[in-house]
Amino acid sequence: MQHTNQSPNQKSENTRQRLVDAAVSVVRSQGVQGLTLQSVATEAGLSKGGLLYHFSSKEELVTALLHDAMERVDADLRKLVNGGEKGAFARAYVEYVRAPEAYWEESATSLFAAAALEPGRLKQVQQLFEQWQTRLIEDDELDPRLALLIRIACDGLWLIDLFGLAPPSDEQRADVLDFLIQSIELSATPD
Amino acid sequence: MQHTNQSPNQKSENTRQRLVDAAVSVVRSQGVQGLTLQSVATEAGLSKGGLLYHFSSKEELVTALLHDAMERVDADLRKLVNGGEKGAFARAYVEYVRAPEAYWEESATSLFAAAALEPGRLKQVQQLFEQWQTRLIEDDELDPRLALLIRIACDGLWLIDLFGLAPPSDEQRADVLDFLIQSIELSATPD
DNA sequence: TCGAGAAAACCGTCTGGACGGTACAGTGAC
DNA sequence: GTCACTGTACCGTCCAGACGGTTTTCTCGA
Repeated sequence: MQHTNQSPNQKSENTRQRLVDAAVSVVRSQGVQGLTLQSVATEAGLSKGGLLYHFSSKEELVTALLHDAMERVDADLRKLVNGGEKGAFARAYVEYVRAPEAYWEESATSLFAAAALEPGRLKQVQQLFEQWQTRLIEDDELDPRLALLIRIACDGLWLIDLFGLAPPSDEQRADVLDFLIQSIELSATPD
Repeated sequence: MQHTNQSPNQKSENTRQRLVDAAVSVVRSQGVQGLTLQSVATEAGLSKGGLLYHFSSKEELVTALLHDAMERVDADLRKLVNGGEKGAFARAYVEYVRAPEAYWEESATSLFAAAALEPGRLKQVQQLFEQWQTRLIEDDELDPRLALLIRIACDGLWLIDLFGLAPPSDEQRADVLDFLIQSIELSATPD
């Protein structure tokens, strides 16, 4: 029964993750202003010194926050892609924003926090969005206008959720997403 | 040529506006973190004391920021509505996000700043968005799914711009907006 | 298998600086 | 004399980060 560790730090990784989760939680409950080293440490059940042992600065913490979040989203999106059919990625993109809760609240929150703390930090995220857009428009062989529409509509939806800008009801949300899925089917099916 | 003042304070109003503009400018260049009383005052060419003469607290400033911005957007939207035909408001909503610059960068920035500083402050804005959504869906007599799609797509577009999340090219933007306009025409015309 | 030492993980405190806000005396224009 | 400021001095608070110290865990040789 050999454990799969040659990596030195098992506990360390757990704690790091706990800290990142705590940071997200803090932003959600107290806003970006409330994101202090102390509040994050307390939320994670650590002292401030303990936090700084893992992240040697606040910037490092926020960077990790963003990186973790976006990696998770990218991975989740990949999981949702079924095979290589036409419109597979577009369908995944739509399905990802279907559930009104849980989906990527965390990532949205992280992105928001990072953007608020320093506007220049979003470059990696921008690249990710560019990749997604390219894949939607070029790889999926959909009508490019439809592909872009899907992208901005889905992004609109989760951003609306993030800010709470009068998010549509569950029913409305389901309707409009079904509508998008139907449009993909129509566009992807060779008449 | 009578000037339209019976109000006591002409200069005062100008300066208030200058301060609000300065605040937006600061957020854009330095992020929400950079939004301090001192930086806003300096940007506006005032002393900190001068700022506090007009806005007795930072909270008041941010509230004014948000209020001004959203009022301007609402007014601009009204201007864009042509008559009372079917889909008139939807068309206005689309046209409002057409120009890649200038449109409501300011408002988006203000909204962003307000959201970052204190998440609870967006209630008035939420009401405004609810009104718009209601008007889009109920008053315009469009297919409600289309109306909601237009809403989330347009909101998605300016939010993407705000965060710089790989905004589409001018051409792509024009294409997709034209597409939306066409869809409105189709839905609004009693075939 | 035991124990000693090293490294990792973490605590609590301190400091220097920035920020919001107050108070107030002064200035110039109208 | 009032309005619209300037400028300075100051207070209390908060925060990022540094630092010294402590506990826990791992390592490795005898």
